[in-house]
Amino acid sequence: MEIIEHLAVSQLFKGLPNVHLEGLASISIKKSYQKDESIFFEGRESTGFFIVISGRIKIYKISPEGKEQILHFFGPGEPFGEAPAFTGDPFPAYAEAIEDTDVIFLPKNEFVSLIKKDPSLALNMLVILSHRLQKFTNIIENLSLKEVPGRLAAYIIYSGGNENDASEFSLDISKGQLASLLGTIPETLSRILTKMVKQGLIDSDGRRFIKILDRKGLEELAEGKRRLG
Amino acid sequence: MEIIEHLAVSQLFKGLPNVHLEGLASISIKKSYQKDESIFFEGRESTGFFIVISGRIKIYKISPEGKEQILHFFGPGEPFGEAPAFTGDPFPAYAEAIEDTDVIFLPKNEFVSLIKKDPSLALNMLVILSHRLQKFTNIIENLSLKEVPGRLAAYIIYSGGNENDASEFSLDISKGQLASLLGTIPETLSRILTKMVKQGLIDSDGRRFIKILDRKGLEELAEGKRRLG
DNA sequence: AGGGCGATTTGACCTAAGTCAATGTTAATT
DNA sequence: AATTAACATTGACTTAGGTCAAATCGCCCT
Repeated sequence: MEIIEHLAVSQLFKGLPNVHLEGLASISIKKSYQKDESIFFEGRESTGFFIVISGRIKIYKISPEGKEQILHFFGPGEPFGEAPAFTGDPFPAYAEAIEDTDVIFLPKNEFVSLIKKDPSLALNMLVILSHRLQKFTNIIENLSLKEVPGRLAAYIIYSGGNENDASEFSLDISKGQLASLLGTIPETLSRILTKMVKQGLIDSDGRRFIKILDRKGLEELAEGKRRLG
Repeated sequence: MEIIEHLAVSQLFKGLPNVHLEGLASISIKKSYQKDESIFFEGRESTGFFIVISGRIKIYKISPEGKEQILHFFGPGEPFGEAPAFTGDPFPAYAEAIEDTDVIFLPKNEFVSLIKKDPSLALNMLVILSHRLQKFTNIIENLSLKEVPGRLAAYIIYSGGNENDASEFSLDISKGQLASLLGTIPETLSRILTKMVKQGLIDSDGRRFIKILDRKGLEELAEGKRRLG
């Protein structure tokens, strides 16, 4: 598949006329990363940004003690690392492939030139960045205003989709990664999952399968209106 | 002072040619809020966004138990509430004047039409949104990877400016607000300030005056390389 | 000066969640 | 099937920081 086709189906550039896509394709570089390979480092100068073609990556920070806080997972069609391209600041976090992953790399200077020539390229970008901001607002709320059971409940409800009472799903990340996404550690996550099962809120096979048994209970937990004993 | 002059010196629109400023001014509405008055509510439909002319406002979330997490303070020239104008989502947080404040209100639909006609308006916006994202990344890092003394140390260093060893300054917000900004409560903040003074990291008059005595020590605290006993 | 009110501080206490260490489990490889 | 390594769970313990309640301080008013 050609780069231009990947661009055409990306979040950022879908719907753009062909002239624009061609311009973008002409500055695009395809790169591949293996599972667990680093894509960029916190503090490193940004030279451009990325769009996932296939595979998945995570964006995360690390404390001096080694605790990891995951900020995002991104998959096919999603851009990442765009903000530093506009602020000129260094990357504020790490990026790493969590599967074998192909990406398109868009060099910052060339991209900024394009966008200045054709500012309409900026419109989708505004929407994407705005969505990211909304998402961060949520993360901050969760971290500072909810306890871990509440965060987990919110995650489960979100992952289970908004259907009726009996939705089930499979985690698409390891429990360790989930713990990091929720701003906690695997031990704590494990204990809370156990409690949720005991209280009949969810069912689980001890691995990645989770079935929501009591959606209302989870919602109360997520809203801080209930505790997990 | 005319609205157009305020627009011309705002972060978002400074440097724009007069034609654009006039277009913006023609859709702008001036509004005034008293200290402690609400500007918008979480969950409320966004009908537009704001630029501070004078005074100051805060953006914050509230937990069911009433704990408040401040996300931003904004002052003259700074825009707020822009993201929902592009995502179409409701406001994700509350906004409230912390002083008597004048703002410019830009109705969403009119603004989006303008920006579509003249996408070059979008460029500054990209930069602003990108900066906000970077800032949120920091907040998340602080909340999940640093303890409260580390967050406070980071705040003090930042507020003290990057000068030599002996900088002093005055908090521009109350300690209660500072606690909320740091994701904690006034009692905890108070205890930590006391400890910092006792350990010779800072000096304080018990009110808003703070003098940095040991910048290196504060930095170590902020980086998690030192604890506060 | 004295009253009053909010903001701040201090103390005693409690609890969520982290640490450390041991034990199970699962999956991957030979 | 046996071996290993990564992942996950469990238990005992510690601790940062929150809660609640009681001073205390600072400041604005008469």
